[in-house]
Amino acid sequence: MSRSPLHSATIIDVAALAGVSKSTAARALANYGSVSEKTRERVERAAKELGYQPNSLARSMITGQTHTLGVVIPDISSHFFANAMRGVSTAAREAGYELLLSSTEGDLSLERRAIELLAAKRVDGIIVAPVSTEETAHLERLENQGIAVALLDRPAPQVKSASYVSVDHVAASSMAVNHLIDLGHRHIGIVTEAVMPPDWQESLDTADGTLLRPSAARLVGYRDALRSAGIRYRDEYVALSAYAKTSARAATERLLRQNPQLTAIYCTDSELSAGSFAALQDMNVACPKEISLIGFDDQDWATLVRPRLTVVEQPNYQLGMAAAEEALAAIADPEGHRRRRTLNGRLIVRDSTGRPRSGRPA
Amino acid sequence: MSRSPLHSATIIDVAALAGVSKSTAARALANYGSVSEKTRERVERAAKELGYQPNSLARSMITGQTHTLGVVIPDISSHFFANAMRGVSTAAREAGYELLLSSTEGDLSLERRAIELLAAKRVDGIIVAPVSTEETAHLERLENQGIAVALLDRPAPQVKSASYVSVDHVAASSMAVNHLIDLGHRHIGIVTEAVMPPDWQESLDTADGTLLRPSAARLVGYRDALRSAGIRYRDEYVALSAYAKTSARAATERLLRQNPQLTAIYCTDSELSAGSFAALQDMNVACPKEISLIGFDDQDWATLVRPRLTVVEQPNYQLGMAAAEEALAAIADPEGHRRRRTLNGRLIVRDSTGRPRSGRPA
DNA sequence: CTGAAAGCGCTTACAG
DNA sequence: CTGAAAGCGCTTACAG
Repeated sequence: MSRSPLHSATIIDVAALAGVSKSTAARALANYGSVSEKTRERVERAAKELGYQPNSLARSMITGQTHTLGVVIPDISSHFFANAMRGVSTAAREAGYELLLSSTEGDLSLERRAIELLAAKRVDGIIVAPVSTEETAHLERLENQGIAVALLDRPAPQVKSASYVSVDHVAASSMAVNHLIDLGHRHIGIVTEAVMPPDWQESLDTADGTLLRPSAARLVGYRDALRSAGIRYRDEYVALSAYAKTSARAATERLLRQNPQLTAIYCTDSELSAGSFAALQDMNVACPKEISLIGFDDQDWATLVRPRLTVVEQPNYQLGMAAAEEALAAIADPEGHRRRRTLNGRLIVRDSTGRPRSGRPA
Repeated sequence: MSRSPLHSATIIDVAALAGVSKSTAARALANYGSVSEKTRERVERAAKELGYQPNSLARSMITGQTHTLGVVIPDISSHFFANAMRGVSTAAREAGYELLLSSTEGDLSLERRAIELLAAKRVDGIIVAPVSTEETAHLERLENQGIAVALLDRPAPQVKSASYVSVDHVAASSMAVNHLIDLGHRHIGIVTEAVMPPDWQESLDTADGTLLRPSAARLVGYRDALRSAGIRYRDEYVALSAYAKTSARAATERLLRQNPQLTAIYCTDSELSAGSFAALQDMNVACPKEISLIGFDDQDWATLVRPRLTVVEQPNYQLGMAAAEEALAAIADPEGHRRRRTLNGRLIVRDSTGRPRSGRPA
């Protein structure tokens, strides 16, 4: 009770009160070395009386471990990352790790600063969904500092020692488009954030698609599916949109106006799906009668709207867990091989997709 | 280049390479005290060459500051907290603070453990949305440790020195119910997570409602509004629901079945709103014709569904920012008065509320 | 089982 | 402006 109000008790205070040396007090409190039962009890009583709270900074200084994982993501408020974070959080807690979180707003310089601060705080590992696939020097530097890196959702090929956890976006995307093709659709538009990677022609023929950023990989999956079905890929069916509902809405309206022959639309992202759905409503386009729609990510509203939305579901929570697991594995075994862990998306067919009408009124 | 791979360079290595004492190197690198321009340059060059990364643990040991805020919330994946976190994140970053995040799943013992670990990590302040209003001994203890506390969304009256940031739930709730009353509704049900606090009778007559947990405060606001309008409060119009869509759905169906005279329903939470909306759909109840519905929290889907949902909107992002600001203010001025900061909810009238029908078919 | 010494990587007075 | 010493609160060998 009534001790110095601001400066909390240290191990020395506890030792003094218990009448032992600080080494002994330390052993008793942190459970290492050997201490007699009596001494331990005495020390513990003293600690309780003083309201002793260990200082893990001091401990970390010596052990070189902070039991802390850094998490660097573009936007904590997004559905995907908020859910992934819960997975990260669960896995971390079970392993006895804390989380140091930075939300970077998709800003590369903020990401750099965040990484630097986390390194200064000596986190044991970092889970990052990098803003850029190429600009990753700040991440590569972590290797030399002995900080484990696990990439979440977005690849960074130059960070050699990092594990990478994501959905197989190419396959998930193809699955969605194949569903439309199976229904008989031949004119399928796509609303996406991505620009096609410059080397997409090759990408189509290799498995490298999995090393593209998700949005690009999804676009590749779209092309793959069309190609396999012998359907021509048309640039004019690709509507680029910024990552925002209003933008997706405008992009969708443009897409439909300029391509009256379209009978289906596939959205590569949850945010974009909401925008496209709103566009159909605004334009009074009957769904799925005139236009079939597939969204990405199974959100709350998918079953609340009419028609219920057919979506590609991603295992958000599991992705977060897996990323944390990989980071922890890399911490436990710094020399171990880093892994590429791919989870599967799942198509949930609801009411927003159906057979195409012969023709849609322009 | 080519240094010891795992052990990164310390200030001593830098000093040696630059040919100065470690005190001087430290001054040059951390920008305190005075160093000649020449020396500073030499030290900086050495630091760069060695890839020197400061160790902020060591610094924190001495300064007693970690420039870190702990954040303890029940569920990072919820719409409310995910958005609030973005506000916290922005405010913290602007002040040069990092965030140590714990998601506690609404489990009190996990919250206790999280608080203890944050204290051990010597965070400068903690933002917490406590699981319990009463069981807050672990939070009270933080005061003695000189850790600033800001409460987010949920009060904890016994934590005397803590600031508290939330929406005025009583007023927001009354506003929603008044809207229904103004439309002519007299039989208004409520779907809520809360049990009425034991002393609610008094609560109704005082401003203490603001010290209730949000769900209870919202229930009080509901009663207030009814009472002011001279409408009798009936226990059977209160449907208790667990915090889950399926539970809210079942609760809503029960409520409507057992009370055919109801013409309106008010939901006190975003999760519950989704469940209630789904229930109306399932039961084929025309909204707003047969039942008017008001939801809580303006989510994505509120404008995507039909009818568009009338809601009470909370400023989630701003609540997070305000909580961070309060924590930072308390750190800057430990003796300052703690504040109660109340933000306003806002009623957004859309299409799910209308005039009541004379009678609803049972 | 227990204690004294050294040290983690810095910052903080205090001399020169 | 610069350096040597002490110290933040612990843990880690090393003796006894």
